[in-house]
Amino acid sequence: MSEVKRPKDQLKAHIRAQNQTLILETSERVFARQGLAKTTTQMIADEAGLPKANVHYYYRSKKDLLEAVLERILRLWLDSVSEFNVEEGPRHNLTRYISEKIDQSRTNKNASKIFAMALIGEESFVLDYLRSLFVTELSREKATIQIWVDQGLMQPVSTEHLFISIWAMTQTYADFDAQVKIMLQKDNLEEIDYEDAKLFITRMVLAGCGVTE
Amino acid sequence: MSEVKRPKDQLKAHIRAQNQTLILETSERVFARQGLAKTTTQMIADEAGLPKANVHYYYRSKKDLLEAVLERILRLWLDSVSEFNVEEGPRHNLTRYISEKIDQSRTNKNASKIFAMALIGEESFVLDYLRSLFVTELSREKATIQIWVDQGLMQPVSTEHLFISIWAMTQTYADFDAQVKIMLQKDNLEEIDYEDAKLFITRMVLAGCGVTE
DNA sequence: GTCTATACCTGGATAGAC
DNA sequence: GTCTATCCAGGTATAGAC
Repeated sequence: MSEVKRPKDQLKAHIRAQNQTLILETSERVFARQGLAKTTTQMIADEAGLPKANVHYYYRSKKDLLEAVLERILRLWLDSVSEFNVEEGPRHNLTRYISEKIDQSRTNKNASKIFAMALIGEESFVLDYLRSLFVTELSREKATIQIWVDQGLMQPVSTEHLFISIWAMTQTYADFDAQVKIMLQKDNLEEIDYEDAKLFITRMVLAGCGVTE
Repeated sequence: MSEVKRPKDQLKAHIRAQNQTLILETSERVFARQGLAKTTTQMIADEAGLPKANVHYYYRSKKDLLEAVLERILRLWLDSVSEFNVEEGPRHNLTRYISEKIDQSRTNKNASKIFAMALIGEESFVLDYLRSLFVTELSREKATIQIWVDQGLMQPVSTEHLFISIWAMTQTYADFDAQVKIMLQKDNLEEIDYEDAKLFITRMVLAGCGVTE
């Protein structure tokens, strides 16, 4: 009722925020490790050092919790990749975009896997999110690429298939890292492997798009 | 005990083979649709028109059943893609390889999804299979590509990253078809979409590898 | 080889004391 | 806000009649 928060309310709000963050971060790890369906609220509670009922206090159902985790991931996802900057031209932009996507795969492997699992399982929450996102985002990228094509800086390409390919190639190093490790015959992926991936993918994309500048 | 099968044994063997096939084909659909963990033996039994106990009679546990499904998929997987033919050169071989992989994604979408789900979940069965496969397969492809490089038909590339990229790009049209549909703003992927994908991916790969012939 | 009935267990979710 | 105890649904797997 009161407009001004009293100390007690602030304390409560603090505890709430702290616990929610703990639960979300723990969930992200467990979901990524165990898979969405195999994960139990008990596992999350144990790993967070909380009783199970406590988890259900903050997130009524497992579905609610998963959606909160997904929302957190998707927001972070967007913030960590730069938008295209027309003036800098295709070479610079595409190179940076690929580099940032690979870095994202590396530093947020769990997030990437959860996203992939939700997508393959066609979780409506994620599909709705993508639908609302793509209409705005993609049309802008499309316009930018058209400008570069008109300027003769690159050849005309299908923006849709270009992005589908870039996402597929960069995310595979996070989502299917088990396969990548087997291919490279390594127990763990290192800095050099990610750099090799960047170089290879960038080379293919730039050559495939006929980027001149 | 007897070396020669009697009619009754043959009949039994027939029934067994027929039921196993029915169960495996049904499982493939259900696993792909519901996800590995969410799928219950009850669902499979219902969709196959069999009592649940019957499913457990042929496949003692759900794990056994999943492994049988995976084995079936992986065998089919290998058979449907041609090996490289040195004499025909890189352009022809890579173009065909990509085309066949896309066709595979299209005609065996369920198989591809199950494989992807097992891989992302790091199912040891699949990892072991890949490990034993890659050592033999990849080294041969690597040798072939080296020959083409020596002949000046293409530039030197990392065979590992090349295959990782091709697999990622082609499989994404099966595994993450929900995302692709949103991107292309279509309710269903058609012939033309797969052909566009083939053209785009082939163009990138050939250009990226500097294929001349 | 088939199928009903059931044992046994695990998981999600909540009531209610603190 | 915390946590113990518990309910109940649904899952795997099998025993045993046919």
